[in-house]
Amino acid sequence: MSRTINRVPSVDPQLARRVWKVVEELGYYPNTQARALVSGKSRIFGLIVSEITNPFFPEIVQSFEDIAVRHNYEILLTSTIHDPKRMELAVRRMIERRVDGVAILTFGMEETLIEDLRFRKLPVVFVDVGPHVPGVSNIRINYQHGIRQAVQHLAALRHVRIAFISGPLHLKSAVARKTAFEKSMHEIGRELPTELMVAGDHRMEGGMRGLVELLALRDRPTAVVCSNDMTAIGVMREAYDYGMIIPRDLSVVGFDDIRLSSFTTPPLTTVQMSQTLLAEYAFKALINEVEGTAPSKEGTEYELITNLVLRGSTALAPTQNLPVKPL
Amino acid sequence: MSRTINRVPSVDPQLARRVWKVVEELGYYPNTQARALVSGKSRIFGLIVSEITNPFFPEIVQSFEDIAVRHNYEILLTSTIHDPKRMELAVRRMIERRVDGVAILTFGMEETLIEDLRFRKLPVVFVDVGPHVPGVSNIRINYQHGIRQAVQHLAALRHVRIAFISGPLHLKSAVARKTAFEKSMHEIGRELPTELMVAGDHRMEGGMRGLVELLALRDRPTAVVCSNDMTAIGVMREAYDYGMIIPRDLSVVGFDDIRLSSFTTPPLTTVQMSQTLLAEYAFKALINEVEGTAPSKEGTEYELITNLVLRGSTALAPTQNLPVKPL
DNA sequence: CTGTTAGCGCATTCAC
DNA sequence: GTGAATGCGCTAACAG
Repeated sequence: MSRTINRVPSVDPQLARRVWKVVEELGYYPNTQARALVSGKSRIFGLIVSEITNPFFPEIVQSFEDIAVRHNYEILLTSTIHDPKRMELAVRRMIERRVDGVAILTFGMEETLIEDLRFRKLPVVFVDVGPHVPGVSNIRINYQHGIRQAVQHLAALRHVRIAFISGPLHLKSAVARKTAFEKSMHEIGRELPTELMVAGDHRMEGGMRGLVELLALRDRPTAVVCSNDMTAIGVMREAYDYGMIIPRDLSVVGFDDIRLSSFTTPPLTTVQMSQTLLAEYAFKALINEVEGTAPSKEGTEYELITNLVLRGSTALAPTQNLPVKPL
Repeated sequence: MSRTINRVPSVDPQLARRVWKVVEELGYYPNTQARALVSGKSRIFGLIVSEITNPFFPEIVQSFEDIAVRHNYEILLTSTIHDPKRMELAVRRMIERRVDGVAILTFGMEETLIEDLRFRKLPVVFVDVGPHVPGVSNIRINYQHGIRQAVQHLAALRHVRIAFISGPLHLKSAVARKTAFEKSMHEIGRELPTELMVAGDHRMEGGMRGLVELLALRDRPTAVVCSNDMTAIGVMREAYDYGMIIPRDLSVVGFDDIRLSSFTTPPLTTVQMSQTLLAEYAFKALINEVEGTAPSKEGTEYELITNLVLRGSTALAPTQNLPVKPL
């Protein structure tokens, strides 16, 4: 019976047919739990994201799931909403469920939890933050590549006062983006007045607040680079309230290139970080560890390149700061 | 040992302490699989959505997960991307994983799959489409309530030619919304020229195409009601390309009230269908069946009211069709 | 109160 | 090539 189900080649076809018939009749479905218990493999991957309501993540989740389905894996999803407690709980629950690996796409992570995972010898894949040790793979994102393009694009459009709205700076990824911006500016000999570096939260609200802050300045920026697309959308939204026309009065650049960015008004010029590739790498990293012949001693390192995609939210710098009527 | 872990009251505190100590030292985590195998309860709920990349769903998923975590449940997520094959596979996999119940938030479902689920006596909860039988609960959405408000709002703003861009009409929910619109129009004695009823796909692309179609009309509409917010966003995007100003040249109403709707330019007037409540009902329905004393003979029926929320995308009808320059 | 044992559903032995 | 026995990690039932 077990042999038939699992298509062991050495079963008599006649017997097999009889078994299958009964299986049909009874509507028998194998019990994956029991199977996992004996095999030691659950065929479940944990997927931890920081905020499923941020449109960046669903696209990753979808890609990841697509691949998982093809490989007969299930996915256990957790959205930590940036809560370390929640993250800890998530890791614990994944371990208890005996997942075969976990992809941690939170762009930031507590050290102690990594320990816990490593201790179980669970394959793990991180973005940006993972340590360089056996069993944990990493997807390193080359922020510099795309952000440099963005900065040079704006410079070419004769923007001088270029602002940056960062993400929450306790996230490594947010810091990395900010640093990449600063570096790119320095590369072309630009100054970075501190008042043009404001803090956001990777959400629309942060973008709105950020722009308000920037517009309160005596000497306003003519362009603003945002740490992610949601921030940029917030900026555009706030600009609308101020009666500003984008890109005429203000150029805006985002980061991530979520699908939505093609559909904003105007469509957003942004730095693309492929969600599909990210998901692919993450899955590949896990499955390599699980099904790979030799458990890689080091965990694989992937690099994800970022690139500017030009759309409609950037234009030549206005020759003078146009007067804008406040809300 | 088992008794200690499970906090059976009758264990000697001293022994308990010793056990816990060892548990700590070994970093022991109970194996949920084995537990599930004997108890017959996996404490996993399946959650099937039609398209996680549609921002409407992540908000539900987040709420559902929040509640699940509180109740110590895990969630197995599947996004079917409207593929019946994929849906069938999802159901099968959920059964194999022995989930304790499944919430099907696809706003549409094949009959045969329902059979399959019922046969296993798995608690199921549907939106809109579920049959009225034991073990399956339903969340019925009152589309009429909110859509009537939308129509009357537009009528009050003196709109006469009001268009409707539907969703994919093989979805019951899309049909229900369309019907609600038609009914609301009839209620106030309005005609519905067929050329003003166009088909979309519940995505931005559909909204864009829909508007193109409508603007090609000899006698253009001054307002358009959309079957969901994504469609409305597409409409606004396309309107921008036509150089139209919303709401001056065209009033737009969405449906769903996803978070993003507050942040579009202009913010979208839309019919709210609470994602939080939807998730709450769905979870409650499942947990009632699982932990309820008497297995309800009928499955619970919930009703979700919809309501118009006024924002910035609607205004008085223009007195004449302004000339608009094409792209 | 606590040590022991059977069995959950399956895959993997080992005999035949 | 196939039936039967063992054990995966755990809880429940049974003795002590």
